[in-house]
Order: sequence, then structure tokens, then C-alpha cells
Amino acid sequence: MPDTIDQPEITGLYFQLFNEIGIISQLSRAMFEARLPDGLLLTHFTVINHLIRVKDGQTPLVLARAFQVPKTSMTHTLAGLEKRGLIEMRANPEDARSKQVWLTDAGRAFRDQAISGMAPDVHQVSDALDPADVELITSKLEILRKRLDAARD
Amino acid sequence: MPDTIDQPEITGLYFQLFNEIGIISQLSRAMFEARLPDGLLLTHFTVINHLIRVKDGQTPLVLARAFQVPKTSMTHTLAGLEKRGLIEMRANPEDARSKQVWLTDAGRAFRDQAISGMAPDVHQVSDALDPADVELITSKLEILRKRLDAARD
DNA sequence: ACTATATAGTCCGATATCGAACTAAATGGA
DNA sequence: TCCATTTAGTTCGATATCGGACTATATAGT
Repeated sequence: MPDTIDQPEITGLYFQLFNEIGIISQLSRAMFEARLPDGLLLTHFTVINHLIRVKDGQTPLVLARAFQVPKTSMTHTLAGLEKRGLIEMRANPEDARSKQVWLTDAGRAFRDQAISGMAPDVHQVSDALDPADVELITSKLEILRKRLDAARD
Repeated sequence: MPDTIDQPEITGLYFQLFNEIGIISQLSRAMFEARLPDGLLLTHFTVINHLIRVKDGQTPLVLARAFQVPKTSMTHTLAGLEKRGLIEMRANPEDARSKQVWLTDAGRAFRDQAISGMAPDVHQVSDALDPADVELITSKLEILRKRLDAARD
């Protein structure tokens, strides 16, 4: 039966893919964090970067959902960013339960600095895949990511 | 100049790729961990799985290097596995400083159980990419992973 | 309007991660 | 052989992560 799907084998393929993804995640995280100042982690950079790329003024809960982390983790991350003056927490005029996260000038400067610091690392490994491959893989992974996200129920 | 490489843009492409990888790593980890019993994390499963796929009897340090984690983290993970009777730590007859990590029957059973539990989740998202895509992406990511690994100096 | 339920955020406690320092054993060079 | 250096593993302390419980506010149903 040539058209029967060998499901267990597909499962194995996906396992390998997730494994590879997990290792790269770990390695790239370590690489980037080595470039960040003192107590700042990749989470901090990622939040700042998101606030610039998308928009600031979002609520902590929206950010937690965007990054797929529990809201308690986001509270912690935002506290760190606020303590360092990279963001400002303001009351949400539309909902007294809620807050808004705004970037400060220092936050914007930090992002530019961080990217400058990380760029050489990226450049160092950029010969591994050509741009077309990177784009291709990214687009395929985006599909997978959305599928995983949808499967969370 | 059409053949000049736009380096900053490549950096941006890689940033996106790493971002996608980070999110998938997080989502898939959460998905898998939800299927593991009580206090066991993906790390535990991954170590057991590795001991079966490659071989057991390896030293903690070799395992730490295989997973790119600090040896202190591996000590912690192995302690958890031993406490649950899934592995056995023995003295290394070839080096008195060192130890060997051996699977127990319970450890092997645990791995089979865990895979059975996870398979439906993988199956649920396996329509996101066809097997050829999964294989293609995995092989490309493997190249990137090795490049990152080499860049650690 | 009133009450039940849902939602936003924080606090707390448990555990994971990981760097630094330490101990014990192996290795290498004189 | 002896000593300096390297290596394997653990312990300890600091911090990140995250589930559960809590407070305050909003929303929905009657």
C-alpha cells in the first residue's frame, strides 16, 4: 500500500526537528545574552524590540500572550526593565485593572546598542545558510509556529 | 551594484529566524512537558532518550556537552532522574573522578511511555509541514546548529 | 441595580538554571 | 618522582520561571 502514510516515521521526523530547534534556541540565546549588559537577559531585549517593532503602550497581558509566557513571568521581566529605566509603566486610562508599557529614550537607545552588539555574532554564522535558505526556513517555521499556537486550545 | 551583499538585511533575516526558533522551542517544550508525569521536565526525557538512541554508560560531562548545558545543570537533572530510579550512577572504572550514567528498566519503560504520550501531539500538528519539508528544514538547521556550535570557541 | 463570573496584575513559594568556588583525581613537564 | 596544571563532579548562592492564590476592577445575566 504505497499511499499509506507511515505516521510513526513522521513523528520521528518532527521529533528530530524539535530537537534541532531546541538546541539552536539554546545556543543562540547564549550567544546573544553574552552581548547584553550586566543583568539583562534575552527576554528583556526581546520585549524592548517588540515594543519598537510593533508598538509600545501595550498591556503586560498582551505582551505575555505575544511571547507565550505566563503573566507572572512577564511581570518579573517588566519589573527588571522598569528598574533599569528602559520602560515606563503607566495606568491604562481605559481599564483601571490594567497598565500600559511605554518605552523610554533609554529603552530605545538600549535596543540600538544591543543590535549593534549582536550583529557581529550573526554575521559570524551567516555563512551557514544563504539568505534564500534563511527566508525559506523562516517562512516554513512560521507555519509550524502558528500551527502549534493554534493547537494550544 | 547588484552583486553587493546587503549585510544588515541578512542580519535581520537571521534575527527573524532565531526569533521563530525561540518561539517554537518554547511552544513545543510546553506541549511535550504537559505529557510528562509530575515533576519531570523535557530535560529529563531528552537525556533518557539520548541514552537510548546513542548509548548509556556515558559520563555526566559528556552528556552536558551533548546538550550544551553547564555541568552543574546536568548534575541537577541526573539527580532528579536517579531519585526517580530512571537511571543509575556508577563509578567509572577508568577514571576515579568520573561516573557513568546507566539506564534502568524503569528508565527504558519511561521513555516508551513518554513517546506514546507525545505522539498524538506531534500528530496533531503534523499537517503543518509535509515530511519532505520537515526533512529539508531539519537538515538545514543542522548546518546552522553546527555552525553555532563551532562559533562558541 | 445586583450579583456572579471573568479578567489584569501582583505576591508567594517551589523549583530550574547556572556561575563561582571547591575537592579529588589525572596528566604533563622538569 | 614531584609538582603544577587540568579535568570531573558537587555544593552553594543568586536569579529566572512559573503555578496557585489573592486583590481590584470590569462584564454579563437577571
